[in-house]
Amino acid sequence: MRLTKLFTRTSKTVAADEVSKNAQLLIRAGFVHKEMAGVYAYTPLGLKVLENIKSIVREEMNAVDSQELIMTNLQPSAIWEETGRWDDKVVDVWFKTKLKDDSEIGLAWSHEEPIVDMMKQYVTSYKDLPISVYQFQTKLRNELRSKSGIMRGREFLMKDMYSLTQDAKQHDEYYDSVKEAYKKVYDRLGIGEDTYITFASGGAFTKFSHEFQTICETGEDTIYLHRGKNIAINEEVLDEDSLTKLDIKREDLEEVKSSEVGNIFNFGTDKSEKMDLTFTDEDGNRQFVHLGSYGIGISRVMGVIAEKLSDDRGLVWPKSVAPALVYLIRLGDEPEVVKQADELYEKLTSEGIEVLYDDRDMRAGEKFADADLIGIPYRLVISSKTVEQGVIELKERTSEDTKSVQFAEISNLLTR
RNA sequence: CGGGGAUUGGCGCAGUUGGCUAGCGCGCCGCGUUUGGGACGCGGAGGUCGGAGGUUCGAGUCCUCUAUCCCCGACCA
Repeated sequence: MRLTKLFTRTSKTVAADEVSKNAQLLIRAGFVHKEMAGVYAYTPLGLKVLENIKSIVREEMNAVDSQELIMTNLQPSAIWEETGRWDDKVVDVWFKTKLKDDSEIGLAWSHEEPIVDMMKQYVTSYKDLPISVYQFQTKLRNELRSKSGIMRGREFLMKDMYSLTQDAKQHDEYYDSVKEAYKKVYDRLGIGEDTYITFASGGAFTKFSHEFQTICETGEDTIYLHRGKNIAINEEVLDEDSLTKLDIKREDLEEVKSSEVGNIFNFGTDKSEKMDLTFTDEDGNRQFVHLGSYGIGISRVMGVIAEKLSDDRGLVWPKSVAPALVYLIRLGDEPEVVKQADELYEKLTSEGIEVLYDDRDMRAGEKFADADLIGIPYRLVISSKTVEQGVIELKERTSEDTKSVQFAEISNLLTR
């Protein structure tokens, strides 16, 4: 992408009341546009990041044999009445509206009930199970107060996955495989180091559910880390009973702020019983399906990455999610400089390397500042100086060192 | 939903105890000088001050209502 074509621009300032670092940086660098409180549009650079995160999640979910689908945003009230969750007193984040015939419908804040309802049509035999499905969907939640930039919005992108299994054993096997898949996801997203499996409240069927919490100052959760065991406990379930169950001593725990970037949950047969989702087992008996639910807040993860990996000059995207791998700066407009920069842009692009090409008529300082702010992993510079020396200047966003490299070897140096 | 703060060109802000054609920075347009870490000069364009009502000779400044945004709290992926 040539920056002369990109409609967004960077800004030196941001509204004083926009306090969260992720929103400040993402707005300044032109990744998101705030539409209203808790509602953000994703401009081309931001969308690219979102898509890259999705790709990683998609690969890992496919790897545990889940099938991608997409559910609807408009939901009938009836299926939520079956579980008692249509009531605003039970679920306080509902957005509801009406069809022209006055019937009430809901806007998707979750897809648990719709998935179960839909699956009733497809699941009849034990031979059908296990099944796992997932989607990337925009969730709409009428939060009383949204905050922290894109980390807690009224509209946000979520990957939600649901597993249907025959029994507790089959469920547990699948659940464990997802747990491993999630670890891979966070590793690949560059936040694995600081992301902990966290024991949280589990509902009716298990004492615990598991959250994936990333240490982050802007986070809304407080967790207690056990570095030795590499796990954490959410403060909501921190009591003597839990400590005993997990065989942990209170004095070994370290309190940190964190953001919940994922959640895996065992519903047991609770929802299936309420909604009558059954299958026939080998002996011809009707059984309730075991259900698991697995979420990853895609847009929140983007916010967490922006928060955690940025520095005082701007964003620092990991290569796996960066909107481009290379930020190519052309300094000056001498014919030979333009020619070489254009050629390099074409070459890299044709090799499938994504390049943000700063072909704007601006001063060096502004270009360098923008490169830092936008946070692309590699920065290449072509100027009259480099042309003279027959080299290209290469610098990584995370490093202060620049080095001169040859045109021919450039592709090999840019590793994803 | 409780408490606090805010709303003035595209963006960020200032605007005294009400007073004349509402300022500044960034950005934008034009010309020129510059050109490796957000240059400089000159000349321009662009706002009726969130909305409605009121007080007043006169309202961005005061009053009432209302909308929206932000922060803290309660609640949540």
